[in-house]
Formats: sequence, C-alpha cells, structure tokens
Amino acid sequence: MDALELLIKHDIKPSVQRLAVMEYMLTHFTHPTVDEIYSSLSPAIPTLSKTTIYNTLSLFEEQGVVLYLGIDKKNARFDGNTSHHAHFRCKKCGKIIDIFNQKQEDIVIEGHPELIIDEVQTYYTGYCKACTN
Amino acid sequence: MDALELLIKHDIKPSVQRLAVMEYMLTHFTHPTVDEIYSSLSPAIPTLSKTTIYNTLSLFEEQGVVLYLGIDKKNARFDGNTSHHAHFRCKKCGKIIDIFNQKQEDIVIEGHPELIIDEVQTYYTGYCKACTN
DNA sequence: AACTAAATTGTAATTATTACAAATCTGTTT
DNA sequence: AAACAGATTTGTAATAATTACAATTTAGTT
Ligand SMILES: [Mn+2]
Ligand SMILES: [Mn+2]
Ligand SMILES: [Zn+2]
Ligand SMILES: [Zn+2]
Repeated sequence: MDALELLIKHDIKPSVQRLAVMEYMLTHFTHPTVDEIYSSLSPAIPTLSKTTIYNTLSLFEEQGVVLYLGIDKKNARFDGNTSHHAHFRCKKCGKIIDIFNQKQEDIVIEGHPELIIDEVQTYYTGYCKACTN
Repeated sequence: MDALELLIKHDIKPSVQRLAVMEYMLTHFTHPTVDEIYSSLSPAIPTLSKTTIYNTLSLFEEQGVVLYLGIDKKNARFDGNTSHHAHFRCKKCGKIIDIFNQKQEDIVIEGHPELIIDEVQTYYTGYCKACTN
C-alpha cells in the first residue's frame, strides 16, 4: 500500500505536503521526531513549514494512519507502523527498537471491565547491543 | 515504611524539602505533576522553590524511590508506588488509574536476548467509567 | 567561630509545542 | 476565464515545561 492509497483510505486529502510526510513515514520506521521529518523533507519542499509537519502528524494520528509514541521524554515520536507492537528505547544512544512477536494485549483489562480501551503502548527502557560493550 | 526510612534506605539525605516531597508521594498515589506537588507543599514551606521539586524528583527517580511516567503528553508525572503495575489514562478527564494484577513482564524479551531491560511501562488510553455516561 | 560541602533558591535561558492570522492553493460556479 | 468559497499552508508570536546556573542558605565538622 503506497502513501496515496493510504491517505485516501483514511479520508485524508492528499496534498503535496501530506504525501511527502506519509511517504517519509512509510520508508523510515525509525520513529522520527518532527524535526527529523522536517529536516529531511525541507530541501525538496523549500517552502515547507514546521507547523505543517505538526498539523499533518496531528491529523494523521487522529485518522489512525500514524501512531504517537510517548517513549521519549524530549520529543514526540511517530510511527508509520500502526500494527500492534511494543518499543524499546536505549538510554545511551536513544535508538528506539520495535518489539514484535508479543501477545496482543486484551481489549478489556481484567478487573476493570468499566474502562474503554482505545490504545495500549508498552515501552521498554534499557541498553541496546551496541551500547553494552 | 515511612518517608524517612525510605529515603535513608535509598541513600538520600533527608532534608525538610525531600521529606515533604517523599511524604506527599506516599500519601498521594494520583500520579501528580511537578506543579501539583509544588502547589500542595508551597503553603507549608513558603520558601520552597519549584526547582527543588524538579531536583528532588530527579534524584528520587535516579535512586528508584519514585517512578517517572511518560503517559501524559503535557507534563511529567510521578508515582510513589514503584511496584510493577500498568497505567490507564482517560482521554476526557485526564485521570490516571493504576492497573494491577498484571502478569510481570519478562526481563528478557523473546527474540531480543541482546537487550538489557531496566524498566517496562504499559500505558492504556481510553475512557473511564465516569466519562462514558 | 571558621570552614566546607551539599542543598536550596530565584532568575534567566532553552525549547518543544500551540495559537493564530495572513497568504496560498484547489475545486466549483458564474 | 474570472470570481468565489473552503481548505491548507505558512510564518510569526505566544505559551509553558524543563533546564542551567550562580548566589544564598543550611548542615555538619574542625
Ligand atoms: Mn514501531
Ligand atoms: Mn501507579
Ligand atoms: Zn544504544
Ligand atoms: Zn474520565
């Protein structure tokens, strides 16, 4: 599924800027910050505004086409992979690694049937291979 | 275990300010923000500085006597309960609820034996009972 | 009392994010 | 094609949480 299809499927009008951001998210699963996305796209779209990146990611998140990650104290991070997976952040190098093959969390929490769960995020923190030597 | 014992056990010199913050964390398991702690303690300790709250919580976190929660986009939140449990945040009222009786996460992640895990946090997001009616 | 190190305070700096109004773009109607 | 309306983008300013840092105060020791 390419960027254009994905936007249309999520009722997002595909502008040049939105397509560029979506395309970026589908080719960089590094959980980028707003600044990283802006810096990468800015040369090709010289008029691009950082506010547009904020607006766009906010819209994408509302429409469920990207995921907001609160794993980083400093900056918001975003994930173009919206399938269920957890994340690991290295305290030393800051890299964020996907953790797949986890059992899907229940939609209902045992002991709390009254809560409506929209989302579950699991964040691991520690040290990656490269930072352990 | 009271505030004084807890600080001493964690090699933290018990000043008036530190004792007050620790005492607050042991009697308010509401996952408070820096501002909430400051506003609550400020009347009794008129000279108290907000920087001291930041410093103190930072020290407490390093020494493992409180937990930092990244569940709230706007403010850092802290938890005086350092035992293993997850958290639920209501999108409407912002309340953060403890989720206990969860199976302890593994210290080693299946498929990633190379990662050193220091901490695991699970954040649920949705709507609480009061906000569903 | 003098000394030293640690802790606290107050203020200023930093910086991510949001607010907002002006400008631009897109598609439609006359 | 020109006029129009609505959506989108842009640039700048405002907001606000956090951090940096130097001066002051406190606590403990000689
Ligand atoms: Mn991911
Ligand atoms: Mn808790
Ligand atoms: Zn690393
Ligand atoms: Zn609620």
